This record gives sequence, C-alpha cells and structure tokens, in this order.
Amino acid sequence: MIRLNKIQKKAVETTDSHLLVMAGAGSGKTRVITSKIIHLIKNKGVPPYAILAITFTNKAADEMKTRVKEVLSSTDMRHLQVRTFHSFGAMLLRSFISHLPPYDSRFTIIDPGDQKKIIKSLAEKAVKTAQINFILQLISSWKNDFLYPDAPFKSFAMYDTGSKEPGYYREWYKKYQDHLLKNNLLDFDDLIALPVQLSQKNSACNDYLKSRWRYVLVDEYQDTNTCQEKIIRLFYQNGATITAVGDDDQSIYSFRGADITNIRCFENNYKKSSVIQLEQNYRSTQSILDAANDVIAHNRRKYQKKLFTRNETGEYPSFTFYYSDREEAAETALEILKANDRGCAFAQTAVFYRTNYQSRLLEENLIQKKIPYQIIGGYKFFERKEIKDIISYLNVLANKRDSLSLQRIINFPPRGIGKKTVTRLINFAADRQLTLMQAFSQSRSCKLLPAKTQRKIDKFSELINKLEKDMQRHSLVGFMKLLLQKTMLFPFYQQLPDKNEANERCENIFQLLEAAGEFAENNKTNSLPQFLEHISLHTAQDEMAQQDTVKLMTVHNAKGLEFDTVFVTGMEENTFPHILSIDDPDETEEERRLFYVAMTRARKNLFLSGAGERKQYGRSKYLFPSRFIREIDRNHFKYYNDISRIDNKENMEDYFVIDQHEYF
DNA sequence: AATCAACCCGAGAAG
DNA sequence: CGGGTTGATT
Repeated sequence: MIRLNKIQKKAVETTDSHLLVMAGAGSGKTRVITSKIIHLIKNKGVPPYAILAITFTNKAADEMKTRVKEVLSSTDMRHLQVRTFHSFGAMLLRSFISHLPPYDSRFTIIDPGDQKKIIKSLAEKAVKTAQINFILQLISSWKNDFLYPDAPFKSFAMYDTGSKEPGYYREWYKKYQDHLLKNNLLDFDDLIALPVQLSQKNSACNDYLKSRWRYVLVDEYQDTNTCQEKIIRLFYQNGATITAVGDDDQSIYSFRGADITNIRCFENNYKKSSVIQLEQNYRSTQSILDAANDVIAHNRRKYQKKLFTRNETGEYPSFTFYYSDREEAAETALEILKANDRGCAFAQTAVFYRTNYQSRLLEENLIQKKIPYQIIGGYKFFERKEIKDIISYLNVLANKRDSLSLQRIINFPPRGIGKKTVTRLINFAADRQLTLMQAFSQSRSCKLLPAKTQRKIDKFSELINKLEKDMQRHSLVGFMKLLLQKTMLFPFYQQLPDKNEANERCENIFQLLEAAGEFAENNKTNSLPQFLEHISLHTAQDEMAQQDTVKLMTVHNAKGLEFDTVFVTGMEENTFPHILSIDDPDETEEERRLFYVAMTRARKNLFLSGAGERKQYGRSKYLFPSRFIREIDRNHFKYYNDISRIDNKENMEDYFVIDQHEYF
C-alpha cells in the first residue's frame, strides 16, 4: 500500500461496513479508491469479479483502471468492473433489455441533439427552442425521479410546469417515449432509470445484481441523482458493502438532477455506516487553500471541512478587474505568456469561465499571440455534422429500427429523394405499423411512389444491404473506409467548393477513423455496436490530449482536473454567480461551490479576473465584481484591484448608474 | 433541389 | 453580434 496518510489508510482498511469518505478537493480520493480495490483483492482475498467501482466520467474510470493495472494481473483486471454510471447501465441493458419489450439489445443511445430533433418531429407546428428545452428538462427530471409515462397522473402534478398544465407536458412525454420505444432508442436518463425498472420487474436481472457484486465503490457521490442513488441502494439491499466517496462542497450538478442530500444523509440511509473526512490536500499551496477556504465558509454546511497542506506556502491569488471583456482576454493571454516564460508549460495552464460563449474572445487573443490552445467541451467532436453523418449510417446498420438516423442519411449525400417522398414513406410506415426501413420494400408492392422515385429508394436499400454484408467481412476501420467511399460521403466532403472547409471536414473524418482504430486496438474488438456505445458515452474530458496546449473550459468541465496555473475569468455579479442563480439562495450556494471547485484546481498560481463591461448580443452590459471575490479575506490576495480603469469618458455614466457605495 | 437574402431571436452548466 | 430558419427565386 503506497504512501497513504493515517486517515486515508483507515478509509482503505474499513471493509466490513458501509463507509462515506468525505474527501476534500485534492485530498487523494482516487488514490483511496484504487488502494481500497487493491487492498480488497490482495489482502482480503476478494475476487475481482465481486468488485464494482462507479464513476461519473470516463476519464476518472480510465485513471482508476490505469492505477489498478500496475498492481493487478490482466486476468484480475478482466473481471474487475470500473465503469461510469452510464456505461454500467448500458452494459446491464445490453444483457437484459429484451425483458422490456419492444426494446432489444441493439438499441441506439441518443444525444441531446437527437432528443431535440425528436421533439420537433413530434410537434404539429413549430415549437420554440426554449419550449423544447423545457419539455426535455422536465422529461429528464421525471425519468430521474423514476417516473415513466404510465405512472399515475397525480405523480406528475407536483412538478412546476409554469403556465401550462402538467398534463400538457405529460402528453409530450408520452409521445416522446413512444417514439423511443418504436425506434429502439435510449436517452442518457434511460441508461440509469431502466436498469432500476428491470431489477424490479425481472428476476434474472435482479439475481444477477444480487449475486455478483459484494463491494461497490462510488466516486463523486455528491453528484448522484435519485435514480443513481437507487442503483446503489439496490446493491446495499442485496448485501453488498458500499464505499461512497465524495465532497458535498463540490456538488455542482443539481441542474441535471443531482441531489446533495444523498451524500449528506448517507449516514442515516445506510445503517451501521461510518464517515471519514479527508482534509489534507496534496495539490495546492496553502495560500490558494486559504483563499478557497474563505469562499466556501460562506455556505451553510453540514460537514465543516477546512483544507490544509504540507506543501509550500506559495503565493496568494491575484484579482484584477479589467475595463472590458476584450481587455480581460488580451491581458489573460499576456499573463499566459509571462507564466510560460517563468517556466510554466502551456499544458499546465488552464483558463476557466462560467459559460461556453466566453471562450470566444479568449480564442481570438490566443490565436493572435500564437499560443497553442485546446477547448475542452463546448461543441463536441462527435456532434459535428460530418461525424454525425457517418455515425448515422453506422447507427442504421447497427439498429434497423432507428428511423431518426435513417432520415438523416436517406438523402445525404443528395440522391434525389426529396421531402415529399420521405413524408409519404413515414406516413405509410405509421399506417401499417412498419419501421421506415421496412416501408422501403413494401412501398414497391403497393405502388406508393412514382416508378422513378421507387427506383431511387431501391438503390438506397441496396446500398444499405451491401454495406451490411461488407460489415461482416472487414475490420471496423476497414469497413468504415469502405462505407465512406460507397456512400460517397468522403468524395462529397472532399469536393466542397470551399477548400478550407473541405480540408477541415476531411481532417475530422480522418480523426474519426483514427478514433475507431484506437478503440479497436484498446478493446480488442471490431464490434460496431460497442464502438457506437463508446462514442455516445464520450465525455468532454476525454478530449484532453497530452499536447502542450493551454486548456480552455467551463468550470463544470474543470472538476477533477488540476493545473499549475489557473485563470478564472468573468468574476462578475450576474456572470459568476450567474444571473439565473442569483435570486435563489440554494442556487447561489451551488455557484459558490462551483467557484470553490475552480479555485482548488490550481497547484501553484491562481489568477482571478473580471470585467466592468461585457458584450452580449452585440450590446454592452456593465457589471460589478463578483460577491465571491469580496468573500476572500483581503489579506489573502497577492494583488487586488477591483476598480475599473475607466479610460472612456462616454461610458462613465453607465458605470455609476448604480452607486458604488450602495453596492459595496 | 439548391441557393441566397431577409429576418428572427437568443446563450447556463453536461452525461 | 451571429447562427439558424423561412421563403422567394432560379
């Protein structure tokens, strides 16, 4: 057992009862979990088969696997399960979902973009994006609360649905879920909720869960939602020993259903459990921790943790309030260069912001100063059009019932099958209870379409059939190359009139092929369904390359990461805390935790900044420094300046619309 | 079916 | 300001 402190050691060696490890930021929780897995196998003789570790991101899962791999044999590794909640759910469902007809094991996992498309397609007339988002969010929280459309009506009534009746949204939910069932599609929430349903309805599945896992370790427990907690509870009820690791001060995902009371009530919910608090930090300097402790102390807390370290004292963070967002971006880029001159590698530097669009100005400045950078999150690689096109072909081949993907590719690249034809086929399929694919062949005998159009449809069906045969005969990558040619996708993108665009899209296609090759190599498989699952469960952090680039990301994406030098930008009221969280004390506390997460990512240097003017929708907004900055003891700054440099007299008036004295 | 201009409206965070 | 959609035109 490698270098654990006394308290960590106790957490590792407590194996005979349920345990909550309250692990402060940088206190070595990954080390505790991995050490515990190794301890169970090596010292306690627990078969690896009986151990399950659950995380939230692939990156965390991979990290654990890598560390455990150094000690365990490859046979042991094969039997040990280290998975994310979603991949665990998917795994279980691949084996058991046929007990929930009409789903079958070839289901496709859809992303939020697909969800929006589905809602749009189910609407009789145009629906606003905001409305679609609201519907989907409601559906998501219903699923997280384990409510499916067939639940009694009164269960839905307690949800706040604004101006419209809950019944209205329940109708959407019914239509949406019906579409998923017919097309054999699962959304992210289904991956968590359906396993619970299965374990209750299907004895084979329940027996499997019951008999197999005896030790379950959960990472980031503060981020569990009702459904995820229920899964852990299933193991608990079946006699497994639970180790929950997390930090209530880092709970930042309530908007996706995470319930902070899950971790705060662990002691009550899991009988005969104990709690261990890890407060020694191995990441940051004491100066950074001092400032971070100041901030989080402003929250109401059940577990009062105060981080300390034996690392060097280091330097206090700095705070600069710039004149404008442009100045902030330019100066941040300059500071990155200065840090680089002092010996901080670009790869050890990160810039965080509250909202995705804040990356834009930064990017412009980094490009101008020729600083290599990489954005983590935001528009994801697998959501690019050219990639989605290819994946849609693959989806259709893996799941013939997926009419969503089929509609995407039926006339792409263009092959003369227009909207009218597609609408006709969809209606035809609906009338006869056929899948869209089945409608292709049936429409011929029914003479549904003009002969010329039917010929085009036949040709397309033939293409799909041929690809299906090719799939059997080739490796994953080999097959994908063949597909790119036979569908004319690659030639299509290659021949785009805009050469820059053509190059970029082709480059992305090559990257996809590379990813497929890597996947096949790492997992020793050419299975298309497994590759598709891998893609759909891909997370923002997976895009972290080891290149020497500055990393740009939202604070949410920064969780679990660490850098020598960290910049937290946009520290203004209404930006961070976000304007939509400012009226609700609970949400403001969550914003504070978010800032706490941001600060505790830094090992050595922490730069905080804000701007007095920020452009939004092409208009200027005038802002004041964030309350979170004022919560840090003034003595805990190396440099502090909250006065904007007003060098443009025209804007003076705007600044003093609100009396500064009133504000401070 | 493809192209383009006018127009509208919006961006909170993510598996 | 800029992306996405609509509707007119070819």
